[in-house]
Amino acid sequence: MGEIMSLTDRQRRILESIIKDYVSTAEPVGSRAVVKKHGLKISAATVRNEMADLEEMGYLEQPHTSAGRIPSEKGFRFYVDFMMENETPSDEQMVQLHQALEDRMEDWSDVVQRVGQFLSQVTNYASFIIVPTVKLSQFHSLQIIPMQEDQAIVLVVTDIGIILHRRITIPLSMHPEELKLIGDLFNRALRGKNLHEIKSGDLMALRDEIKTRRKVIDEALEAIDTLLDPQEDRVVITGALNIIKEPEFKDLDKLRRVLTIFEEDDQIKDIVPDHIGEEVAIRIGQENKLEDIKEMSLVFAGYKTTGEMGKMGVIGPVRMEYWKAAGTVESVGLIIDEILERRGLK
Amino acid sequence: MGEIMSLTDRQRRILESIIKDYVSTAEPVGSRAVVKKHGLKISAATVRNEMADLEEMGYLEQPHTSAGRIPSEKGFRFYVDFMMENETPSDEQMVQLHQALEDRMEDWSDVVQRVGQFLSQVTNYASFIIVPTVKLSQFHSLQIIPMQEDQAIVLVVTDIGIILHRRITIPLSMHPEELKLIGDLFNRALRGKNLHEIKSGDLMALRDEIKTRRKVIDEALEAIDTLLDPQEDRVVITGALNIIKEPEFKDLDKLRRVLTIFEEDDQIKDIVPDHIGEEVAIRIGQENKLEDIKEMSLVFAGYKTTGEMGKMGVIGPVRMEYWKAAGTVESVGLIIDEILERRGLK
DNA sequence: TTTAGCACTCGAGACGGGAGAGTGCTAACA
DNA sequence: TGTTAGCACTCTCCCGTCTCGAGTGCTAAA
Repeated sequence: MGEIMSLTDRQRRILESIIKDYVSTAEPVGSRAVVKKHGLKISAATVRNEMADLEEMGYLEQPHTSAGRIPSEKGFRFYVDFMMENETPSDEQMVQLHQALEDRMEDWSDVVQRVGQFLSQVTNYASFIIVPTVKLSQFHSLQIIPMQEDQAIVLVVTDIGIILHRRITIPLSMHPEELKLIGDLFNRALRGKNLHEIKSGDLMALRDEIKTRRKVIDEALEAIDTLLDPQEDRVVITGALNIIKEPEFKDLDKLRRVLTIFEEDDQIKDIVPDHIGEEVAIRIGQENKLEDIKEMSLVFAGYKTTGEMGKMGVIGPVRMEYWKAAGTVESVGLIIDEILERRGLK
Repeated sequence: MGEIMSLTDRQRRILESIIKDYVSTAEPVGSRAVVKKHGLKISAATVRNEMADLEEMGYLEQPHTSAGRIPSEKGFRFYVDFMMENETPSDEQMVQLHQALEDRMEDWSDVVQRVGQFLSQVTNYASFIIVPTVKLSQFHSLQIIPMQEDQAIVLVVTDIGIILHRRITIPLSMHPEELKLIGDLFNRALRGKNLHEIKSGDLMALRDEIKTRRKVIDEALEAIDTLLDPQEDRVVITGALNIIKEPEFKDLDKLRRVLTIFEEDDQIKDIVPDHIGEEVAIRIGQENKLEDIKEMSLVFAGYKTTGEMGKMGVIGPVRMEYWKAAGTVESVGLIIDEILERRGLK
């Protein structure tokens, strides 16, 4: 890591200039362009020398002899680690997001949807949000609501207000009062238990304990059982089509390869590292483990909900506006925390 | 409509041959190809004459002088109307779908997801399903479930077992029994009412009628009110990326234009005609009203749920396997009916 | 150490010619 | 009269060649 010192101030400025230019134009940057755009008081020839040095050190690359230079992944990494300042969304954008969320606070999946849209619209890259299933919340109460004829609904409420429901069949003869009694039975037995504890043992115990009205109880038990089945984490992907704007994917095959990543939710789950913190992290190109996205970059962060860790971020080309992506992910992280806080889900 | 008779049997066979060939290869079809593939016992020269006639009548087009012919939209229309036989999915495919749905029957949004996947996977085009909001179902019952401290959940159950919920704040002092009383009050007042009726008048009447415990009732009323807010129809799009396989979209700009249709759910709603029946309908290219999809074709059908009409279908290039698309949409329609029937939602 | 000058390299795009596929037309044939 | 073989014609696609220009690396002077 002595590398930090190994770049002179001038070299850093040149590197930055090339990165900014290349990110916005997607074209190799020549020595003339560097002096022009970045009003340095040195000549093109000097820049050329520095650029040759930077290339030798691995921070720049040359697509072919007579082209300008483009930043290497190592160059981006250096910039991200030691030079970059996050660019947070504008105030208007933040206000807009807050407003969009204000009405819809109640519906969590709607919130996720909108946050995803925000991420992808502000950054112009594809965004993903992985919502973990609530495994560890507590059982709060259960109700059995009779419907027409032989139908009833089993409702399980968790302590944080999540509601799971499933319909069951009951004997035609059964009286609502009886259902209520059975519900109370469950409530007494299960209140305050962890949902996964319930799944593992208590249901069976309960079944043995109660001998009457076996059929309804069996059905209710089975309903609860399936309700507690480990569900897949939900993945919401937004703005996947943003990447077709990027010139690096003008090649249709490449484009197709990348887009198929977004078709399968599971792929996204595999792409993001398992154990992550709440601070923004960046994976550039080859740094990614999976072959499929070695030509893409990832900017992501975790967010804490009930026990589990959620993940969200953006996926874009290596030639990415990391500063904006990182700033946006950072801001969104704060907002998510705020929302969860307000709903008492932390 | 005298047109039906105006094509000789041989001309029809040639038209069909060209359509089949063109749909699978995306290349103009020459006279030689027609004789070869479709083992007719006539010579290429004869076919050429017939093709010239078919072109004059508008069923075929020639991209340029020295190329083969491709079917015009009128040609496709003729084929679809008077010659086509639907090709339903294979038995294995149907069995697979049934199995995939078997476990997940309970979760409607999961069912929709899987059906959409089926549509797009079998046809290899993009699929859409528009799920109407349930406006007209009846109020069944309401429960107020106390949570920790000053929180409670208002639960509205409709007669077809749809559950809407929302959290409200209650006075700390309030006793669960009291909540139950309030709940019963609502139940007596509202049971059997149409939800949109409730929205329009009964809530206000109820509010006046009850003078005690005003705050909770107000909150509950407001919760119900927002729950009954007209929600947007839900749109599920699957397999949008299928279209990047189609050679007609090798042009990036064209591709982008088409893909953006799928980004906005509202666009899809506008694309599909408002009043449709349960039988499969087809819109070919220019027949579509909206500019954006005049280079695409639509194969769709309606399905009846509670009162409202849902819509689903596939979107693909004009050069589409209409027979397969129509057969698949048809089969899926039957399956949806079956599911809704079984859930008592018809 | 920096800069100006200059020959060199390489890709992008224009140009042109040849091959091939498919046609329309004409004349012979059943 | 409908069908077929033959043939000249047309147009696209592909491939090689050429030129242009941007950008470089190197050398020599400041």
